[in-house]
Amino acid sequence: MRIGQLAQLVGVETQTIRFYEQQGLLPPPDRQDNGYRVYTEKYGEGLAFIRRCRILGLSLAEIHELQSYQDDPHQPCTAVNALLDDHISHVRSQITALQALEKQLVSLRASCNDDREVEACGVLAGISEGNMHQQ
Amino acid sequence: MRIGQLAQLVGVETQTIRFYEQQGLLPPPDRQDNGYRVYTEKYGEGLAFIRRCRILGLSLAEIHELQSYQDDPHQPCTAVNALLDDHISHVRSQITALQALEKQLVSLRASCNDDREVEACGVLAGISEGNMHQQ
DNA sequence: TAAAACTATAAAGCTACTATAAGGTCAATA
DNA sequence: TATTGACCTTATAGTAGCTTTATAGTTTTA
Ligand SMILES: [Zn+2]
Ligand SMILES: [Zn+2]
Ligand SMILES: [Zn+2]
Ligand SMILES: [Zn+2]
Repeated sequence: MRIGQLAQLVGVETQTIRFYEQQGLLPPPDRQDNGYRVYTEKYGEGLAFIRRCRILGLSLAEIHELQSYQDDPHQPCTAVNALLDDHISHVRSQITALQALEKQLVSLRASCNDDREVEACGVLAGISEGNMHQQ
Repeated sequence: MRIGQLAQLVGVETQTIRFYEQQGLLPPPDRQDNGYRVYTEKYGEGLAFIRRCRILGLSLAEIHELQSYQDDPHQPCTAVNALLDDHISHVRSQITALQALEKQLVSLRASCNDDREVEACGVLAGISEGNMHQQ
């Protein structure tokens, strides 16, 4: 299987596969005589794992960490679970921050009812004067 | 006023001010004979405007757009309000996505009660097998 | 046989800065 | 006077996770 087929199979771009390889998240595959990469189907599982981690918002560094745990399967999984707990709390604090931001934006938006000139726009005035009641 | 004082006044780093200038978000200030940048207090208002926009999560491109409206103060403010509406919907969709993600992560986390070996870790198994019931 | 499609590497671009390097300017001090 | 220290200058690289571009070689297809 060549890189294009693997890419299609997993649903990534070929460059992304090369990028992961370069970053050390995927092992260098065998090469044909012409230099083309050759992959087994099993290789695709590793790639799919990375993609699912990315969909879960894990960073490449976190994925790398998970892989290192997989390489040592008889250790207790405390670190794996802790990594996920950390990530969950990252996500939660992002949500909190964005919710506060949304509130601010909505109240700013409420300060203008279209149909004004830019000069008198409540939104621009609100930002300019800094009446951004924080939090 | 030199760049260090302006930076302290507004609460930014000097490099950030130079960066905004380079990006065309701030006009090039006058220079002393020795090449040092000289600022008026009024200049600080423009900088503070940018900072407040950034706190509201606006991109530099969006800020640039707002500035172009400010330069034409007798137009209707429809575009300003539309920009903010767009931004609010960006923020909302980010929140929605993160909330869905959190749910997934929490359910993944629940599939493992520490005290296992990595080999049997519910979290790793969950990611590997792709039982990530996408919402 | 010649074009289309695929592969390779290397390098730049994206966002919004931050950090580093190497050097010039200025006031105060030893 | 020499030097320290704080400030300023520009240019360049680094951050994350790819994507895009450039250039070139290979395979497949028409
Ligand atoms: Zn994380
Ligand atoms: Zn308005
Ligand atoms: Zn936006
Ligand atoms: Zn576990």
